[in-house]
Amino acid sequence: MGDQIINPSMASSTEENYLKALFNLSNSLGEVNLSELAHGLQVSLPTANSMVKSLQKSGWVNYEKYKPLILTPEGQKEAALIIRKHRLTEMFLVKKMGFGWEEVHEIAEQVEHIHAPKFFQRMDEMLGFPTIDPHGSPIPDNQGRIQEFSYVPLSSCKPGQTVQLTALTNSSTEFLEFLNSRKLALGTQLKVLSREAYDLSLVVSYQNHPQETLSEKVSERLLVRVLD
Amino acid sequence: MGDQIINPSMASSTEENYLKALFNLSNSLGEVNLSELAHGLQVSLPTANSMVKSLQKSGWVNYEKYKPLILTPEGQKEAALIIRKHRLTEMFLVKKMGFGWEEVHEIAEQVEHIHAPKFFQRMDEMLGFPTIDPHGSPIPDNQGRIQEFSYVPLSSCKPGQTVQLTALTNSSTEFLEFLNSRKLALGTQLKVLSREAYDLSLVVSYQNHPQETLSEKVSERLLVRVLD
DNA sequence: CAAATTTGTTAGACCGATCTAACTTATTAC
DNA sequence: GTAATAAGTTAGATCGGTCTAACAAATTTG
Ligand SMILES: [Mn+2]
Ligand SMILES: [Mn+2]
Ligand SMILES: [Mn+2]
Ligand SMILES: [Mn+2]
Repeated sequence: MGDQIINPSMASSTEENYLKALFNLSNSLGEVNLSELAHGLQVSLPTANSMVKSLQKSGWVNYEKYKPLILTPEGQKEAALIIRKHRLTEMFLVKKMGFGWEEVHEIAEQVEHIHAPKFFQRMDEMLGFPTIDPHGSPIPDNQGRIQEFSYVPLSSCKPGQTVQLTALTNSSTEFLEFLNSRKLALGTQLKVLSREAYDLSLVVSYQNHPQETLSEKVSERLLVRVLD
Repeated sequence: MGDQIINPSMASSTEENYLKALFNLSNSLGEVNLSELAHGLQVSLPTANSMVKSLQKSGWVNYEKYKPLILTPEGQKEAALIIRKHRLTEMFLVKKMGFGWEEVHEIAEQVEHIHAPKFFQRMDEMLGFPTIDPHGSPIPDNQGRIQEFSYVPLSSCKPGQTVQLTALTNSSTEFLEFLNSRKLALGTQLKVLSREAYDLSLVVSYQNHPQETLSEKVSERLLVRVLD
């Protein structure tokens, strides 16, 4: 009853999730191991194996037995366009619908699979063509091109440095709620006061927080721009 | 990788589309024939038959061999809640995102399957808790209750009557584009000037249109409130 | 009412996405 | 460099959703 037209060359939601996972898990060489993929998607190895073979048939992945997986350029573009929909959605939910940055990932995980170019185009327009999402990740353009930023993890900063929080390497609800509880948001300026040699925790100061200790687990997930 | 949690008692998108179709196709007794269902969903009879058996197992449908299909109260509520999401989405797309009423059905057909109560709750709030969608159909409340209106088809009106267009029985893009071309919108007041006995077409006047002929096919799809 | 037609059912197949069990290849450790 | 371990593959099954072919029941028509 008036459902969407399914183009055979179109990826299913499942395939789209595999492409996204491959994209996000790719190392600097663009390679991913099957077991990382299976782990990332919470499926068994044989499941990932058979899916990868079918993604190869569709031309999204280069697959050779026992070799690491590599997205083809088409696969990369496809993945980037899904990530674009995901991040535009997150931005829309935060900026236009009043959601907190910790609430939007799960919703976007579903909305990203909607096939309606005008819908996302309209979001993009309403948002003024944003280039980053609410967690500081870049939004690919409509050709699937991604602007790369060179941020460094806070964990690599030295005492005395002043930095600005610009992005996160993890956007789980739990982590975001932790940041909320410490009043840490994108844009916050922090000064690194000291590093504890034993557990690599950092003592920082910012705004009304003259002294706050951040574990290594936290500081390695905070990406910053060094200000001086 | 952060995908939605799937509750076993939850209907799949396919099942949701069957429930909606059953709801919309139900006659005054709440009955639907299998062939109507299959036709409405554009699937074969055996496909509809097997799906209906599985909907029965889930407790959404009462099914007996060779008897008409009847949604259970639970099935009705489930269907109404999906229709609620569909219509809220259409309203949101029109009122908050600037889409035309002829563009929104296909998008809503996908968005209705998203499992994110807060998302639709937020739409509802932003829209001020609307009770009708952009095509004049009632939006079920969050308990799945539907407010019934007693509109009559324009085709049943008599020359001399003045009426107001309040809803449509068909919301296909083509029909809505036809209405756009004649500048007919919800709320438009029309006066019935005459009826052609041969083909039952109606001559009406409204706004800057002193004389417009509407075929029976059109006039039976226009629901109106009689003003005098 | 019997024949013709429509409607509904069953059987058996296929495909996508998933699993477990069993096996093979590759990598790591000693 | 072999043995142990990890990673990847194959085989075979299940389940949801779909189909066609063949058949059966119900309804309509003459
Ligand atoms: Mn996200
Ligand atoms: Mn997803
Ligand atoms: Mn609609
Ligand atoms: Mn739908």
